[in-house]
Amino acid sequence: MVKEVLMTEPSIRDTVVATADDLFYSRGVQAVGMDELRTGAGVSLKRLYREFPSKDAIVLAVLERRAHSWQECLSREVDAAPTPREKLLAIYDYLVGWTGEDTFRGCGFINTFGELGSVNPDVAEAVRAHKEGFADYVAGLAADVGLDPGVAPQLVLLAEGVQTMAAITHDATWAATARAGATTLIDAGLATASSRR
Amino acid sequence: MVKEVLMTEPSIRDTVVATADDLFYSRGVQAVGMDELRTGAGVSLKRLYREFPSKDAIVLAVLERRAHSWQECLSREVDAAPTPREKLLAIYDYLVGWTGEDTFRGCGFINTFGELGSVNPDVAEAVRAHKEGFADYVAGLAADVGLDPGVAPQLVLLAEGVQTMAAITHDATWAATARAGATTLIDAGLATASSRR
DNA sequence: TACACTAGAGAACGAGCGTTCTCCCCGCAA
DNA sequence: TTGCGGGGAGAACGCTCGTTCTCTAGTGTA
Repeated sequence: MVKEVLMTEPSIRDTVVATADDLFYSRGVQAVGMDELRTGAGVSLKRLYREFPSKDAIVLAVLERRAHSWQECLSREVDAAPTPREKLLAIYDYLVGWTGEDTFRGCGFINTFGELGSVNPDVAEAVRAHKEGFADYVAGLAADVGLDPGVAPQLVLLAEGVQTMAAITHDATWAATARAGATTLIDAGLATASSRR
Repeated sequence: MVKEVLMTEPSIRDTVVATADDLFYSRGVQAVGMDELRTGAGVSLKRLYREFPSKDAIVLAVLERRAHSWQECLSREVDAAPTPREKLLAIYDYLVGWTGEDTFRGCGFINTFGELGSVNPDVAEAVRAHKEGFADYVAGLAADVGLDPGVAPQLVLLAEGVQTMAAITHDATWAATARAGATTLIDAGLATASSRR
């Protein structure tokens, strides 16, 4: 019986967070009311407020979940690439796929930051942590290729720019543009790295 | 007397839009109420609603004003650069200055898009128009240098990435990173362009 | 002076939000 | 069968927002 509680309790949490993620991502946090979230998740309002103390807490849980799933999806694509150089480029292959999806509406972190970042410090911090995590991840991959450390943040900027421009212009070709730019930067970086050796 | 009306009337509009721009940019659109805007602009609510039919209309006016001022500030920096190549790099010099300002809180268009883009098609369109205008501007500058047309959108991505990352991480060095990346992309583009000639 | 008109200040209104409360039903023990 | 505890559904509450309305004071004119 205790075991059952332990098994169902997190599942409700997950349902709520997953539903909230979908709703918040597609329409924005403030455009989605608790009532709609309750209906979408099929949970009573009472239950909802027993799982989370407030809507803000749900927003943070959504960001945490999204950070995990983003990193997981990205790693899957990167890990599948054979060489360090291709692993680095796999980031942009992932972006090609993601920005091409019908449901793509930009980076959820950037959107939430624009909506709540200036008014909710916890949100701002969660977004910052995610973006710095991504930058560190790219830096690690870049180091594996033997790239000059200064190139990695440039690759990050290309990836971030894609998410913004693809969302705003509804144009899925930006990711391919980023991949081409990244290729140039990587090759140039490798050339200078080897010439310095 | 008629002349006086013609001179004061637009000034009230400008005051309202300028005030709204400041408030919306620093705290977000939905976090600023009409009452606060009214107080900030020193205008009666009645007058405010005679100038603008709704808050949405003010948001659009703010975006339009911001598009003009952005293009103006950017052009000033670009025009001051002596050579086409330096004009292109002046974009990033401008970003260095802007992202270093205390009041910098990211790109107002990206923020507003994240907040209202999915719920207000007019906002989404205004943001799209601005970003495509910027992309066209960069493409023009790149063409003046004799760059391959494929490089210009890569330069755009670097510029967009800067605005996102500088805002989120509160780190003003991203603009210099973008400038360095842009230099690499431009030089590589010029090399292939001349080798193809 | 008296009157018509305008404009400003802010009260008022209706809607919608996040959050809480109440009622009712169901399952279970005695 | 009867009392009881808990959970679900949604009504209710307090607040805030965008928008409108009302009241009042001031101004120009006959």
